[in-house]
Amino acid sequence: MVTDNSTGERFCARCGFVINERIDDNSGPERRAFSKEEHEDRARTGLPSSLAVHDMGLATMIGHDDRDSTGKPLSVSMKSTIKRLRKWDSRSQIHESQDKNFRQAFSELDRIKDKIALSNSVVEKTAYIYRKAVEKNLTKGRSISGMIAAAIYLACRETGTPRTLNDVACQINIKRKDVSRCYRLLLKELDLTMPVVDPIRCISRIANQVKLSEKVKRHAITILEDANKIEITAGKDPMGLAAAALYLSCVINNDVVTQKVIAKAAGVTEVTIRNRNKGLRELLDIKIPSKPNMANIAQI
DNA sequence: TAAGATAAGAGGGACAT
DNA sequence: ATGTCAGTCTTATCTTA
Repeated sequence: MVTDNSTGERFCARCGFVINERIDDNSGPERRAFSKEEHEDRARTGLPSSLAVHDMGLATMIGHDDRDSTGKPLSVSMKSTIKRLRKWDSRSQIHESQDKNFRQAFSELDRIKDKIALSNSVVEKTAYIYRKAVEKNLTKGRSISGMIAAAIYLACRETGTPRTLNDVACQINIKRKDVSRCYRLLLKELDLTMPVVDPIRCISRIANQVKLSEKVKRHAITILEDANKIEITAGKDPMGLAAAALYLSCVINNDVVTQKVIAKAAGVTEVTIRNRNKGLRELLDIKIPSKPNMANIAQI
């Protein structure tokens, strides 16, 4: 059994069977303590600082009454020192609009992360990317939701978490093309290169959703591996490929699943499955038993 | 009812102007 | 910068088994 903190999935290391898609990341030290020993034991105190909090959880302001920590009035020289510090402290708030931006973006992020089961590492990565984007002034004139959506998608791609543009766009309630535009902008401006999504990773996600057998899943993976070898996968939607491979695998294994069901789980249309299906069959020269019969079942 | 076929349209990359 | 082209995917509709 392996836990993948980057995708938030727990699966069998040998066969890839996904047990549950969402796990809590408990790998960090405990934050609460119930006894004195525990209290002394715990490795950190307070909330962890996070990139996904607008001020990274480190809000400190200099107060306005001129007293020290014990409540005594400050000396005159200290008073003037504090006054100067206070001035700079407030000047640092010229980043207020940026701060507002982060606040809105990260509340959006927080709202979405549960909906599409994002792990903490994806959330942190998203926040990091978003901060970079703001730094580079990429958010000016663009919607915050669009940019945060793009950052989420980017973080998913980077961590190999199989989420589609549509997954993200739907939850944020924004058009797919807007997210994709922002996404490409981020790629370009932040000088990032993204490896193509491995369709094989998509298979477990779809198969899990449709509750397909391990045999079908493994067969679909071998189909995709073959397809990769003869290079017919370039430029195709990885989800579509994965869906088609799964469908093909179902047919071969006499598993009755409709294209519709798989298409829905994969987030592609039936037509796409059919097209990929056709390509896979032709180029891999896969023979389909025309009618399921006992001979076929016996063979398997 | 599921699967296949076909056509129109959208969005984006490559390339030329 | 703008237009065109080939290729992909989606939506919609019709036919076939």
